[in-house]
Amino acid sequence: MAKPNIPDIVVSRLPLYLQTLNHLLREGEEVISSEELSEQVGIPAVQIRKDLSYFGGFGVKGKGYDIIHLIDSLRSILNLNQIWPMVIVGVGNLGQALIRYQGFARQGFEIVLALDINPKIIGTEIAGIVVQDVGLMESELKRSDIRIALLTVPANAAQSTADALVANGIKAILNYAPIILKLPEGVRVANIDPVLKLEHLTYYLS
Amino acid sequence: MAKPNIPDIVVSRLPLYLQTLNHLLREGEEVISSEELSEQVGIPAVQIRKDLSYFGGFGVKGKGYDIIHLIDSLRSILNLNQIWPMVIVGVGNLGQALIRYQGFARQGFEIVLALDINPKIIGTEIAGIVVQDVGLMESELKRSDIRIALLTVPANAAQSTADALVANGIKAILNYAPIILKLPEGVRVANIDPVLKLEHLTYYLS
DNA sequence: AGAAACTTGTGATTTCAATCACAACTATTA
DNA sequence: TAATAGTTGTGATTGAAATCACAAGTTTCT
Repeated sequence: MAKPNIPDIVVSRLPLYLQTLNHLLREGEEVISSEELSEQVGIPAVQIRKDLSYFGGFGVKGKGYDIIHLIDSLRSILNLNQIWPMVIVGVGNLGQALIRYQGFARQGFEIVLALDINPKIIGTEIAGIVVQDVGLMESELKRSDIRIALLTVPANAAQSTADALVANGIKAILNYAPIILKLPEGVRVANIDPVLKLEHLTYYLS
Repeated sequence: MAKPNIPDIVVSRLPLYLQTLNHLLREGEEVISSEELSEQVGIPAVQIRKDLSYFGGFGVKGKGYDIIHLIDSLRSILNLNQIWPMVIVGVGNLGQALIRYQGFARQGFEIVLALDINPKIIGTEIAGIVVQDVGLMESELKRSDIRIALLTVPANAAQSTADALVANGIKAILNYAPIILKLPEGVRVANIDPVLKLEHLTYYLS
C-alpha cells in the first residue's frame, strides 16, 4: 500500500513520532500540539506537520493532535497492525541477546525461528526458541510466512546467508554484519553497525 | 580539528568508505578507482569523489586511489589513530554481548569500564572486564580519559544515566535505549534502535 | 611519440528537503 | 458576542545536497 511518491526520509521519521507518542500516552497525555511534540522528538514542528500531511490531516486546528488517534494512524501507515514474525540467523553473543530482547515483541516483532551453523549451538533453547540447523532454512521458511530476517552471522558469511534468505522469500533484512550487502531490487536492507556510528562520533571529538 | 563547514552527511559516509577500503585491502587490492569503489559501497562515484575532495585530493588522475594511503587519510580525518577507551553502562543481555563483541577492539574502540546497578551483576567478569557499581561512575571516570559511553540501560533509566555521564566528562554517547536523549550542546549522541529500523522496513512490506 | 582511454577534482546546474508565511479553523477570554 | 490566542495544513520560498559536465592530468596502446 506504500504510496511510492512519499520521500523515504519522511517515512523514516514516522517511527520516531510513534515512539514518542507512545511515551506520551503512557504518561497520560491525550492531546498534543506539533510544537510540544517537536520538543520531545527534537524535530521542528513544521516538519512534523508537513510529514504527517503527506498521509492526511490528523490534527484539529487550534487544538492539536489526539494522541490515540495519531498512534492508530501511524501504526496503520507503517503496517504495524499485525505481528511480524522474524527469523534470526547467527546465534552468537549478539544473536542471543537479540532473541532475549523484550523490545521487539513489545512492538509487534516476534523472533519465531533461530538458525545457526554451529553444532554446539543447534538444539539449545534461548527464551523459548530452539535453535535450528541453518541447513533447514529452506524447509522452515517455506512453511512459514516470515518476511523479515535479522542477520547476525560473521561478516564473511553475511552475503551468502543473505542470498539464501532472499532465495527463500525474505523481503527485508536487518543486517548486523559490518559489510554492505548486495541484494536484488525489492529486498530492503537496514544496517546496524555501531562501529560506523562510533567512527562518525570520533570525527567531532577533539 | 573538525572543520565545522563540512556537511555532517559527508562525514557520515567516510566510515563507510573506510570499511570498504579495509575489505579491499584484505583482498590484496592496492589501487581503486572511484567507480570501482562505488560498486562496492553503493554510492555514486562522483559523490565519493566530491566527499573526499572536501578534505583534499587523495587520488591520481587516470589511475585512482592508493588504498593504503586513502585508508591512512580517512583514519586521520576521523581521529582513528588512537585507541578510544569507552565505558558501558548497563550490563544486561545486550551489554554483555557488546562487551564480548570483537568488532570494537578491531577498529580501535575498547570497553575499559563496565557499570551496572544490579548487585547480582556487579563483580562478575565478562571478557576480562569486572563489572563495577554504577555508583562508582564519578570516581572511575574522573581518573580516566574516557570520552565515549555506550548506554545500554533500560529506557526509564537512560536520561538520568546520560545526564550523569555527561556530568562526568563524557562527550559522545552511543545510545541503545529506545528514547530520545536531551543533552547539552557539545555532547554528541548516536542512536541505535532496531525497532525503529524495523518499523521503517515494514512500511514497504505489502 | 602520438593518440586514445581512463580517471580525478570541481564549478555549474539540478533536484530534493527544509523552512517560511499565512489562510483557515478552533478554543478561550472579556 | 466579539476579540484574542492558539494551532493545523500547505503553497511559496529558501537552502542544501546530489548530479552533471568537463578541464586537467595519467596511463596504455600502437
